[in-house]
Amino acid sequence: MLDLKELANNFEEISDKLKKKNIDKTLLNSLKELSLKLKEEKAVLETLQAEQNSKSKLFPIYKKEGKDTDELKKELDNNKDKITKTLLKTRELEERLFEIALVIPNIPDESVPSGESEDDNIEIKKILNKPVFDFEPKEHWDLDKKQQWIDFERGVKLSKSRFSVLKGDGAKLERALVNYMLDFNTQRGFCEVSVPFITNKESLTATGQLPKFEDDLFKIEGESLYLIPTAEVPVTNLYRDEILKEENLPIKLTSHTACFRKEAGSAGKDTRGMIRQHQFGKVELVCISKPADSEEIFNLMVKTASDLLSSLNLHHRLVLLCGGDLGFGAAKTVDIEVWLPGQNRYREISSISNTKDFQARRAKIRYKDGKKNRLVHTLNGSSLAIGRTIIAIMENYQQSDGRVLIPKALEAYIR
RNA sequence: CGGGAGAUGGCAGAGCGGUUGAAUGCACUGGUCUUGAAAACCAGCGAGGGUCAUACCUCCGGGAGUUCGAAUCUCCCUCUCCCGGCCA
Repeated sequence: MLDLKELANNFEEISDKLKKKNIDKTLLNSLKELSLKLKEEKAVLETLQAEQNSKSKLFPIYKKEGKDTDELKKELDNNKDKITKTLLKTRELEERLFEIALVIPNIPDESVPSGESEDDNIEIKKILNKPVFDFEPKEHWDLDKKQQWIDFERGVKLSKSRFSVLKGDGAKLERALVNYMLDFNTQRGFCEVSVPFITNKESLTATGQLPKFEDDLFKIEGESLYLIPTAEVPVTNLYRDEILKEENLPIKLTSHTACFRKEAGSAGKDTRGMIRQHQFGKVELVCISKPADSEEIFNLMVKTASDLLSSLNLHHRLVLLCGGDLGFGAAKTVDIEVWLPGQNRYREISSISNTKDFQARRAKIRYKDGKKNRLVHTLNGSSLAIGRTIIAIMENYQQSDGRVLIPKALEAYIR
């Protein structure tokens, strides 16, 4: 959520910055007007409440003195009506205010390039080299005809399209990757946590998936619970409504979860293969830091995910997202795209974001800075999406006879 | 899913419908004492809003109500704990 005080004070600056995200200035303006109006109305309300409070305290005094309280009571009854009316007004304003405030995205960081779509993203650097093949490399679904790791048909039978089943060495590879990634991250100082795959509305609102993106979530019928679209939701919400000790920051966590997405807006996209599924495994990094440290932590997270790919000897590149391609809560995002020789293109395998205080304000995650409570910065990033890593291994480690080798780093993890 | 108990500040735990945002203990912070530490003693110590700073307002699981006045009374919901059933 935006800092409404900031919005009122630096309206032009903030609305300029939000142009990168195509936010209507009139919407921002109504938000500003509402917050000012609410402040005004609240002042009226509080004056009335103060009067009610102080005069109510006269009752025991009057009684002790044997004075008549009828006049006082009449006055206060009257005042109470006013309070009720004003209270209703402020509540209505508040409701309208939050309705808007909760669907306005984060302000892009200074370093974010302007642009409309992924075509305007900026490649930061390439890491390692593309593998060289003396034959035509195949895509993962072709390779799977020999490997028989992925059972697409039966996944559909069990659930629906965009579900699949891993079996044999495919299933083992998935398990090996999870362990390998968690171990890798633990060695880099991230603490492993295991969290619920179902969270409530409050949690999803705090991290920004709700109210705006309800259509992308699987909801549990009859409950206000949802399947998580990413571990970012439960792991960040671990600290919702908490005031952290300064000396415990930064908090660095890693977690493996299944992720569930309806993929509502991507009909027809990536329908072939295992690139885009309703359920996929992911090992996530989540950090909570003091504002001054978040840029450094961000770079550390990018480095961790990139090194992980390098340790599997997979060529990839880092891409800085432009304003138009930035997610709802992110102030800054670096995507890591792995090279897929079969598809002959780079595909996103990790996305690392600094949301700064955007989620922290919604989630009320603060830390004690001396005497004052200040909002923390929250960051999240994948390291990595498991399914896409399997695809990357298949396509990059394929042999001319259609077999797929296992990366050296994983040998100890597959038995 | 059935029966019972409960929900108060970081934790523990008081709290007759009226100067109670809340006793007390622990923890924590500052000070005195000490070569230093411990102990002892003194002081401070919930959150959000508001203000230059005060005032002031809101919050005792959440919501609705009674009242001039609610942490305290009524109703609904949620959650937790204990007993039983079911079950990884």
